[in-house]
Amino acid sequence: MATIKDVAREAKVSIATVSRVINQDDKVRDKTREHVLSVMKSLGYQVNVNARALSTQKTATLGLVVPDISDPFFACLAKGVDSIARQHQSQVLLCTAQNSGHSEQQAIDSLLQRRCDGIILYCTHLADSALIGIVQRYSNVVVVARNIPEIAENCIYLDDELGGQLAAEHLLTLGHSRFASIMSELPIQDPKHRLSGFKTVLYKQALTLGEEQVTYGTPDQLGGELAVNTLLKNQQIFTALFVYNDAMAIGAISALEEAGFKVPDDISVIGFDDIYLAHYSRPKLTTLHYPVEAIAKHAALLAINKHTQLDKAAHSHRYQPTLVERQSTAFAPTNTQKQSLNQNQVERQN
Amino acid sequence: MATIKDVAREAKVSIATVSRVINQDDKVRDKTREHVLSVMKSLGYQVNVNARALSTQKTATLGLVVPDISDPFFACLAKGVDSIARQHQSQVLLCTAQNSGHSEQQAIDSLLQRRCDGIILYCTHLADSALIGIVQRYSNVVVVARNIPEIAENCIYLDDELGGQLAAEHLLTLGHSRFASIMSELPIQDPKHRLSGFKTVLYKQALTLGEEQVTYGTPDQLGGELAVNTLLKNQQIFTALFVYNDAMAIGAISALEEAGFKVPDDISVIGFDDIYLAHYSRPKLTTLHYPVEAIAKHAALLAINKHTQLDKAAHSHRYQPTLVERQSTAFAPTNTQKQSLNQNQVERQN
DNA sequence: ACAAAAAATGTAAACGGTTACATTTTTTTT
DNA sequence: AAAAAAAATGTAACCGTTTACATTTTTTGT
Repeated sequence: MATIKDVAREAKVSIATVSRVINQDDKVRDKTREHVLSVMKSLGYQVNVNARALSTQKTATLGLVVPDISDPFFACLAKGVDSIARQHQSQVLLCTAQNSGHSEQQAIDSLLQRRCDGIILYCTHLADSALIGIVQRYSNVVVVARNIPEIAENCIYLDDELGGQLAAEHLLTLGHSRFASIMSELPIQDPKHRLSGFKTVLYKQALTLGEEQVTYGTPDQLGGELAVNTLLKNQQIFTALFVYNDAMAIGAISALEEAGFKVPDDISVIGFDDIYLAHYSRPKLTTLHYPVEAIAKHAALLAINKHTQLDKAAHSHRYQPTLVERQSTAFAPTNTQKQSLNQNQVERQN
Repeated sequence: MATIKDVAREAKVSIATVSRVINQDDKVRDKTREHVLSVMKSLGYQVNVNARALSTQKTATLGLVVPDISDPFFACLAKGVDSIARQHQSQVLLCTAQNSGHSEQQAIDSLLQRRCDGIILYCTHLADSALIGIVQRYSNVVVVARNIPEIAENCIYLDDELGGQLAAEHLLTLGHSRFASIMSELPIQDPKHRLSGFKTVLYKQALTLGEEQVTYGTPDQLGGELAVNTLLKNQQIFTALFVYNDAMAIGAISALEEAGFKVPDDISVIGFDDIYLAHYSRPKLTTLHYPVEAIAKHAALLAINKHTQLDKAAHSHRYQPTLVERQSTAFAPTNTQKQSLNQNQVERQN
């Protein structure tokens, strides 16, 4: 591939002049510029940005670590980061970290080694302590979806507790009184906070959600299906189900219908995230909207130290979920119905 | 950030020795290695791969251009590329090309400038001639989902024509005789090939699909909805609908149900791609499976010139779609039903 | 037409690595 | 214990840019 030297030789000028043409420096005579430009074109010259990065100490690259890019939630995150990247003439370097702390660490190392201008992390396995160490040493790293006090300035996250509260309030408004929940089994804080918010509201109404009414699974469709089956096998009785995310909720609905329940007539299901899946599925999912793209953009700006562009007043580091009512939640079935429902449920176990 | 020089100075050895430690060269005494390693650790040293790339002429980077990463089809593509990348200790540099030829060209330039070891392109706007020029100059570029004879060696694509044929055969088997189709309006070959395959099979049975029975739209849910509405407004009568992709198909089903038709009882709908959406939607979509992850992997291997790893005999550059029967297609309604259906349809227009 | 000022161009030293080759140190052989 | 062989380490050139500074060319003013 042609280098700046090749162009300089061919154009009979110094490499400094070529460099000036590349970088649109105006201290080049028009005639010279045109000549150099034409040589570049004929040689198919493309500047080597790695070499440039060496001398300028800027890579025009934003690093992103996510568990799985084929998960629409993370695809959305990537889209948000990408949009900020292109606004700054940068590209996104994508690392997927196969759900293990080790590969998360590896991914981070490799982004550091590439000297990304900023790094955005969505880690599900790495411990707080590890992230603290990283952020303290490399200040251009931003952690998404975690709230770690020691590095609060570099954390952007959702108020998961509030999400749980909103879900509970919605279901209470619909007259439900028997609940169950399905949460992610991953070792992160989100499920705990969501559940805790949910319980808080229930307790205020003297309602409860016991250990046996909560099941855990992988945060995908299959995890949701299996979790519902566990719930049913344990003869849990409920008319409202709060699920960790939309993918699991869709799985849960599948399994419920398989088991003979109608959603939302017999059982209301509420998801979390509001990925576009929520819209595609039937019934359309009632869920909590997670402003993931906004969070991604904020994180990206913060990572490249351009947060001055943000309206600081308008955006704290904590974002709020909002309830989106669709078709998977409805008024609690009347008592008679509930009776027969429970009957049905018990029968199925025999 | 610490450099190799800092480590060398601190460890009181030459940079060559440090380099050897970094690269696991065995010509270093254990004692020295350990000492250097500990200095690297205490300095938080991370090798600068841009500098390395300069001297080795390898970047351990795979470039990928897609229209939109939040589209699950492309997210899957990215996943396939990523899996090959990690197998080769590489990373994926992701470029999204906002649906314009200009930004596609920009994306490609920027990947060339980063000296990616390989580049995988899914372009929906760039003309064949542009791609030919690029591939001929830069041989590590692979074009996905297009079949351009001049650069056949660098193209990996699906047999779209076959997909159309399989769709038609399936619908014929179910006894349908009145068809319509919704295709993508993008200026690429796929929709043409799919439609052409579909028509071919119909013609063999002396059946037809006229211009007015085909509508075009953006290849997403909304495009599908609008297209169905156009079809209905034009009083088209059909019991089977062949749709460009799954997202459009889901939109189409929405609109059909909105208009009072049952899928698949009144109208069968068949999609294309078999993204996991097809599974989530209700009714689950009958569709043509697009082995996108396999194609992505093949393309990635080809791009980094490791196609020797592939079983050449087993994988030509043309892949075949396969029919996946789910719940959105069924036997054609009987005549009486069809009559009343048409009645219904006509009434709705008044 | 000439000197001075301004503009354009060139030179060379970074940037942070790798690596062929030279040199030094250690180990083995006798 | 000295010489030879092997192993470890160091030196310096190179990868392709950018950029401060030096030099040359062009323009301006008289």
